[in-house]
Amino acid sequence: MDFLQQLGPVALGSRLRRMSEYFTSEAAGIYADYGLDFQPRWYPVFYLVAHRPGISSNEIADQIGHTHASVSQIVKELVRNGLLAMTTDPQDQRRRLMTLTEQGQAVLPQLRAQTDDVRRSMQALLTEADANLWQALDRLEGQLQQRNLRSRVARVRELREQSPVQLRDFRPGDQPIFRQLNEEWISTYFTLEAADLKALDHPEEYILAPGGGILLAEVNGQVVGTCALIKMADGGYELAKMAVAPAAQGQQIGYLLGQAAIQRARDLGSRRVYLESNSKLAPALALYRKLGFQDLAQPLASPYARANVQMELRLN
Amino acid sequence: MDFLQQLGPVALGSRLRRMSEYFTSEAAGIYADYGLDFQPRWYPVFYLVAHRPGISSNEIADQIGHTHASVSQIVKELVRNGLLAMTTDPQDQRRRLMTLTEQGQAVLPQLRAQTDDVRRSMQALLTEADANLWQALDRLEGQLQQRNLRSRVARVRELREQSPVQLRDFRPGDQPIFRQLNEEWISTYFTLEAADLKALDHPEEYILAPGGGILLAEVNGQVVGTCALIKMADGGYELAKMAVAPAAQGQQIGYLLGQAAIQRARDLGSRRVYLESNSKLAPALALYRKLGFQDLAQPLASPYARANVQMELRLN
DNA sequence: CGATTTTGTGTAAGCACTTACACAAAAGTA
DNA sequence: TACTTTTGTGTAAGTGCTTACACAAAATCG
Repeated sequence: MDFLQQLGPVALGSRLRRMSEYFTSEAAGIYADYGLDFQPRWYPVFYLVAHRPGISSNEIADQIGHTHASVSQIVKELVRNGLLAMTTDPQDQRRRLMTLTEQGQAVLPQLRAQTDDVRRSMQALLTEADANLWQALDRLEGQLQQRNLRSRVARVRELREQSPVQLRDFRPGDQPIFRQLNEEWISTYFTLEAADLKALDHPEEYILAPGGGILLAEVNGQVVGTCALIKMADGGYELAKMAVAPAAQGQQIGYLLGQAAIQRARDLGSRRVYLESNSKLAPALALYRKLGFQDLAQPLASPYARANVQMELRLN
Repeated sequence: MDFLQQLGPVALGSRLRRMSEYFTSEAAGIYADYGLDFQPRWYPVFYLVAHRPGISSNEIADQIGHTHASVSQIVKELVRNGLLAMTTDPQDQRRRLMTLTEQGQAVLPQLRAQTDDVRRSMQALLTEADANLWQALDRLEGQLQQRNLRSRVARVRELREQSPVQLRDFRPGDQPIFRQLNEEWISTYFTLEAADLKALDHPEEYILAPGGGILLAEVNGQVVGTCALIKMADGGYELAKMAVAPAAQGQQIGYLLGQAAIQRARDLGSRRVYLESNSKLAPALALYRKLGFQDLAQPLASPYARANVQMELRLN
């Protein structure tokens, strides 16, 4: 379930559904406890008819927010169980008017007592949980009414696609540019080491195959930035090979790559992202801090001579 | 939908279900927008297999919180659509191991881009709505895990039933005690008026038939308190005929009756409860204030000579 | 080591709704 | 007045899960 914390609509939908099922089944149990031969789904219809005798099918559907088909089915069951009576409206032969039968009237006080107990419990529950679920749902519904999720996503997509900077995964053939961009900056400050060459010359073998990932940033179809996630022995990921072409700097490309990499690590089920850097690289360190990384107290062993700063970011 | 604000588990369950359906249908639309021939329900399974190739059916079910039956069905569809491949574990012939097909691998980057856009939208949505739905659900689940709704309701019921004071609806035959209790206090402070006699002698005709209600409080099977809701022309209710036997006073009976009456008014779909009283009756006025009633600025016409205080309570 | 229990998976049917379709009664229109 | 459209309701089938049942492979046990 962990990896679904991503808050996709599917995940949220699924969770709401399960919650809904929980309440439905609890409701059934509660009715049983009160010795009522009464289906939870009847409740809204029955209650509405009790309070507004002579109401029609369609009105009920409107009021309780179901479709008329649903109401039609529930009414059928209620009639079959002798709780509801249905008559045709003499003024309008299409309309069916509902009233409680005597048996229905007899059930009402019990239902009221039960409803009252349940209401109290629910109120206590929600107060206790300090979970203003009802209000949260209200707000969410309000927002969605103003603009639905689909068009919200469409807007986000448009923004992403209009952006001059496009992120994508490493594809076969990207190795030369991947190497070039990294070699460029490393050799500016340091000298290439053996560990560098292994990863830069054979990224698919040393980074992707063990379960890592490489993200590239493109501007006008030109790769101008790279960033890799290397799987670590403890299940975490190391953020490495972060490089942005000098000409493309100042466009937040490093930040975008970093964010995407962190999200990818989350997707891959990791709880932490680790990285190594050097105190000489002030702008890089500032970027890592902005991404949420914090200095690591106890240093780990590193294959890189230039690594004198270690940071990590804990996820969730 | 109004009258369902009562927060019964049915109402909440129903609402969660509708929300869930909304997200599911939006998700379907979003997939369509991205040109993906992909069912929303596949998402958790597909994504999990993408990140943990070689995972088995049961493990998937555990991880995503569905039943194995559900996973089995989804996997069947994914295989039929060429996105997933299934092999039998050579070590354990019962287990089916899942991997993405090439076609599945090809879909992955598109799915990733889409997921990312959706995630951003959802985050923005929830932030914007300031609706911490996810957290609210967490808390609620936590509370329910500690003690389920059913037993919570059982406890509330027990408390109610153990209480010496029992509330119930007016039944045929209650008229004499209803009249007696009211006559008792009225004649202590005032004199009975014509309007009193009508309602006290024929409560079913003047109170119940027009759509009102009468609640009685019993102690040891003895009716010791009364309270009525009288339907007003504007759709509101008047709280009236509130009487508690002198011997039974000091047990919060008036408060319990008042609360129950207010709740009943709410159930009946009213947005306000009105009442009339007299400034001489300090304890009664204090009770009404405790129940949430507020003095009415503009006086209404009243059939009662003794009415010199008018209050109302707005619901919701 | 055969018998029993457990585990992993699949299939069928159910649930509480929905959408899609059907059809007659009422309302609007020419 | 005959017509088309709209409205109110009912039925069938679909949805995305669930529970219930079935069955073979593996694990456990006397």
